[in-house]
Amino acid sequence: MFSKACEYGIRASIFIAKNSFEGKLVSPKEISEEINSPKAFTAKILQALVRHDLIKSVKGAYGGFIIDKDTIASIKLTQIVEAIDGDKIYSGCGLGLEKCDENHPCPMHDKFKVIRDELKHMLETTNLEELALGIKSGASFLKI
Amino acid sequence: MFSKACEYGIRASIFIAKNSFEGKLVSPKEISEEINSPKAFTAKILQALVRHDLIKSVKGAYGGFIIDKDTIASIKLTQIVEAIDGDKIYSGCGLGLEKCDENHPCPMHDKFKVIRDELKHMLETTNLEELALGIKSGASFLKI
DNA sequence: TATAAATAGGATAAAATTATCCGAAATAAA
DNA sequence: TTTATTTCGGATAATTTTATCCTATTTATA
Repeated sequence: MFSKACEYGIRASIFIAKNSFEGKLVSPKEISEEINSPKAFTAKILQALVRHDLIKSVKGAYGGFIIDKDTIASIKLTQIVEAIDGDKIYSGCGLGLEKCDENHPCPMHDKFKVIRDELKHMLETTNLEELALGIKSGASFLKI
Repeated sequence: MFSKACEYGIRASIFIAKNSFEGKLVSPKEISEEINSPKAFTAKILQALVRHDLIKSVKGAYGGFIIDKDTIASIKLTQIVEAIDGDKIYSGCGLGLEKCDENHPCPMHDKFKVIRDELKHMLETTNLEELALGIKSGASFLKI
């Protein structure tokens, strides 16, 4: 459904959010260990999230990544997905047609639309806070 | 959502089904032209569909690909997807965790499950006949 | 100010996916 | 039986995605 880069990006964001509740900066090393992802590749993804203003980086000694405490609840999953995978998950045709819309649909157009709309709605209404709280409470996990 | 191989495989199957209504064999050349896909790569995918008994090949001169007329309506999309992409679309974790189930869920597990169940249901209840009829009637398209 | 620790970012490598090419085997028709 | 046509399948190439490495830059602290 998502690229690996996007999967890592979401997991990393949730881990950062969880630590940001307590104002704790985290490093790519700690992140990749806690979400079980390749460190350098994850670091690249973090850079992209910084450029998209979804997370904040603090350079230099004692630096790391963090999310402003009061924005955690307002960051929707769709923002992370779009920052990494772009909007192809919404705009692309399910059967790969270059041009596919109501006037020139692929044979699956309507059926895909139902599912994609639901996915879109889910990503637009799920925020980082609820996901991070699930991790914090031990109800859900980011690795293995 | 699907790999390109899978997109080509679905489009090709629909085109073959459409021609099979009239008992007409079609070649990879004709298929790739009509669904706008790379010929040799598409031919490989057709081989896989033959091995999975979803389409039939007739070797030698005047040969080609065809689907038994009376099975067209019974071939579900899920069979084509599984033949090409395997079952990862159903079984894999949305966030990429190796192990993710109700006892050890990723933070998105429940939300993904809703959507994936719907996708699964859609693929299990959509058959080649209805899709091919859409093409035949001009209501939908397989290229551009 | 010097040092150590941390992110930024370019260069490169490895792996997976997508795509092409060509000869072998099969088969219908002349 | 010969020929032309077509699928089969192995080898290879191109592209994209994933992953690693190394140096420059930044910055808090001693």
